[in-house]
Amino acid sequence: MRYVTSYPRPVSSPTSRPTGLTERRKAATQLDIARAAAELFAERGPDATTAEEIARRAGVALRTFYRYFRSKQDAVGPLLAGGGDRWRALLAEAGAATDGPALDLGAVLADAVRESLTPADATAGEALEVTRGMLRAAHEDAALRAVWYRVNQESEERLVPVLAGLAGDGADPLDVRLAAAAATDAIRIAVETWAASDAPAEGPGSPADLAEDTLRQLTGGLRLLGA
Amino acid sequence: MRYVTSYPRPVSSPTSRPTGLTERRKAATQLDIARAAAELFAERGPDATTAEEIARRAGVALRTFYRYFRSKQDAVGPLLAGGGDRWRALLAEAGAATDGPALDLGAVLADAVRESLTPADATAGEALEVTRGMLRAAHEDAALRAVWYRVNQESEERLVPVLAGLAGDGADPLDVRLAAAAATDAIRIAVETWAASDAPAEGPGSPADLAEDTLRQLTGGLRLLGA
DNA sequence: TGCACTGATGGCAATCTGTGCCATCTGGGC
DNA sequence: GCCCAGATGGCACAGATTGCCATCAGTGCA
Repeated sequence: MRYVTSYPRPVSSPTSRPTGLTERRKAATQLDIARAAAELFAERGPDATTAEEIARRAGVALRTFYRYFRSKQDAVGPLLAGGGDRWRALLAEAGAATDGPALDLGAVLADAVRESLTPADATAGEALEVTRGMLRAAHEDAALRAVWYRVNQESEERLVPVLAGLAGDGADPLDVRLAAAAATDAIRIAVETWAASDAPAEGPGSPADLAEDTLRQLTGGLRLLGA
Repeated sequence: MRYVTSYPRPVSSPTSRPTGLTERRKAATQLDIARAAAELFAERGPDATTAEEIARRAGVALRTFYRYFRSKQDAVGPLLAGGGDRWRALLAEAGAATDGPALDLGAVLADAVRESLTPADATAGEALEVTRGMLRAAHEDAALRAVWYRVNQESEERLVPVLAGLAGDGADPLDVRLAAAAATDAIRIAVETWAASDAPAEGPGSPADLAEDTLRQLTGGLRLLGA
């Protein structure tokens, strides 16, 4: 464990479409591992699951597992981070569409949040339910909570450059940072609140519904949004 | 690692004063280990430090080390969490002093933040510098970052009941939650920003100075504070 | 003060984690 | 069809964690 020479790729941040067969296989393998880990974690909890078992269920060697993920807990990262990735992609799109400093950043944020938290299809709905399951399991398991913390922090960090792009060059880096933190927290708290309830993924009490309120409250005083 | 039967005590949350000799010794031991870990982490980084070495420098057996901390990185937790603990204590005091629903929650928060981030003595100043060192080391070490995430999240969770007490019974739990998140983020970002700079612990660019701004921006839109 | 009890610590063994290294296999380009 | 770069598997090993048991030191009580 002494010196780290090379790390596995980040658990998310889809910057390019998989093109060749090899690329697609690798993406599939990562997802296989992530699903295997999520299943086992949900069944017995992360502590009672070994990396070896995850690898076996995913159909890869232990060594390969560690080429994809730096740790056992990391393996569920892609599932938990998926929503955030989609959200950031939406934001970046919105920025590209309305290219110009004249866009209403607050409105763009709110739209992207609503859209990314409203399940577009069955797959998206399942993803939310998986998240709910992991968060409930996390209530009992510190290691799993740690993964959730990490995913959210990384989501916040990756949001910074996106927001900086939307806000333009004149923006104070600290203000951008605050906006990223506020928006990330708004989503996090909305999702956590929903996960703790029995509300469905759509309608009153849904993540999208709750986030509308949390986002407004947390971003209401931000200089970056013109407060 | 299979089944976890009992965990070490939380790394912080001083709810009672150490009374007997045993209690005081345990507190001292925990601090000895934390300091030893911080020294070694700062010297060579967490990856190049073994738990064995931390234990040896702290003068305890490896087995004892793991009775105090769940992992190697966790060992620095008490040092990182100290500031938050002090801050929450200040808040609770303020609430007890001004007992009544008539207090200006925003002002109380701001006062407590300023006071807890302004080093009262040499020890407090050193604590901030240690934090800076750890945050810089965390830049290179994912596990150390995870500790920082955890410390902040736990600080936020512990803040919730304190704020609920200050806000009174009528407060919406979600609003309280948002206030806790906003305040915690304000402090976190202020400290992180300071740690990344070369600013001294007092004056312009100090944590207290930065936090004044971050707190105002993040709490400016909160319903709990009357926005 | 002296005894019994409870909890803290050390030491040891065993399991699991995470990484370096090398052999083999496979898609992709020429 | 041949060659190369990258992906995977297998193996060994240092280090991380934890269960278990023996010992020792405060604490409470007679």
